[in-house]
Amino acid sequence: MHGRANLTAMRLMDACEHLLCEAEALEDLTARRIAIEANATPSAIAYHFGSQEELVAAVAERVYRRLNAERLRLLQKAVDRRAPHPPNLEEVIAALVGPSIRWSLDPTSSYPVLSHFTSMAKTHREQAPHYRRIIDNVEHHRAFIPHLKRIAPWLDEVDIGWRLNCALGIRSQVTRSRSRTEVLTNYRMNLDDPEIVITRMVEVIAPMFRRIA
Amino acid sequence: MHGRANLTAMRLMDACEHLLCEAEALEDLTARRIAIEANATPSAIAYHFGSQEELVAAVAERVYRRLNAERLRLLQKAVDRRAPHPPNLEEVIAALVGPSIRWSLDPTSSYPVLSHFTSMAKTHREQAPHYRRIIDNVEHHRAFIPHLKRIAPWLDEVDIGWRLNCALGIRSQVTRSRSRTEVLTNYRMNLDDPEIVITRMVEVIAPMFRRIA
DNA sequence: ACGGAATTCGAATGCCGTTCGAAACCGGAA
DNA sequence: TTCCGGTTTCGAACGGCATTCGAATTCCGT
Repeated sequence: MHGRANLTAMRLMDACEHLLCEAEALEDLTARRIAIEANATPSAIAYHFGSQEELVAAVAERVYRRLNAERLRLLQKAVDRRAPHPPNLEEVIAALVGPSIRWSLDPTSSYPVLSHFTSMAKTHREQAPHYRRIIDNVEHHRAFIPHLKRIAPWLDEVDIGWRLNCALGIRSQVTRSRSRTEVLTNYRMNLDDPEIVITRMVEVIAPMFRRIA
Repeated sequence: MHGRANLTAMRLMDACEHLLCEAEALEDLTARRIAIEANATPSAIAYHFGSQEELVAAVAERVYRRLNAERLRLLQKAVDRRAPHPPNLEEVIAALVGPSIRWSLDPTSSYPVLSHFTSMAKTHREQAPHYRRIIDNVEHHRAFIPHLKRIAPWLDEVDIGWRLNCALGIRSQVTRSRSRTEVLTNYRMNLDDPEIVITRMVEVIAPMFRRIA
């Protein structure tokens, strides 16, 4: 059947997700280890997913869907709270970057899957196009554009998208280059409390969308 | 001697740098290929550098040094132009992000070495601390802090460092997630002209350092 | 020209992802 | 119950990888 609804296929995905979360380095993730954790053999990976890389892609897509659902839920909440007026800028930004920040600081979350996955796209040539399709799936990001446009109507859509992209870059820097962030802020910012970090990020991102003086 | 001044050691570094620039994926970089390109054998890598990973680290450090020299040169130029007054904010930001942008768009530059190197830190467990020391070497970034503090004296050093870190995140997003940037801006921004991109980045980063209205 | 250190080499080792044919399993038809 | 086709699992390969190590070679001061 080569399907993914199979029981062992599910166990392989769970094992892969778990190992990706525990692993401090990508070299700790091997087909044999995944198979052992799932009570299966390496061949099962090839049978059900085609290759180890495709298994990882399937797992990453699953985690991405959870994160995006959370993001869009918060966006909707921000919109509903002020409807029919434009939503609050700070709340929209918090909806954009908040889930990533909270997940990255929650040791029980599957956020490591995503950060490992993006660096995997640079490692494997064959699956790179497929990987990039998942990483660059910005449909859920584009959902923010119309609402930001209502907040900052003096910016055109390109400007909005560009600022959105910059906000995502800041998000990545904070979630993925923690040690660099620590050093630059002289270890004097509390980077363990997600709400503090989100507030600090909003403080920096919001001015991008304000009318210039 | 196990030194790095050796001729073959130099040839190995050059070959490694060249392959890292050409390679579209990290799996294209193998010890055997490096050795062949340098007219040597894989064992030579172990002899001169200890391992392939350490060779890559040495190469990355060399490229980093070039980039940082360029950055600090531009910073100094910005400072000198306005001395004894504080330098121009836009010019300082351009000195910070400009070299990365120009290199990343210049096909003859060694910028791919750096982007590959950072994703390598996530792949290898053993060398991760050593890799991170190179990546997190922010001494050259800290050189920007006192000048930014003169420009925005109402921000304390933590605020400055935090905004510097955010600016670097935007830089990484633009240089390393080009396709995402393209999609979010509807392919309507010219991302091939470094000067246009730098102007757009300054436009977004500068407000972070302006006094809130 | 010699001798010891520095360097290069090539074979061997163990791990990796993947392939493939054979075995096992399963559910419906006889 | 017996049989049978398709589905799934398994284990033994295969080639490629980085690395190790002892032997061979080169280099250089004496």
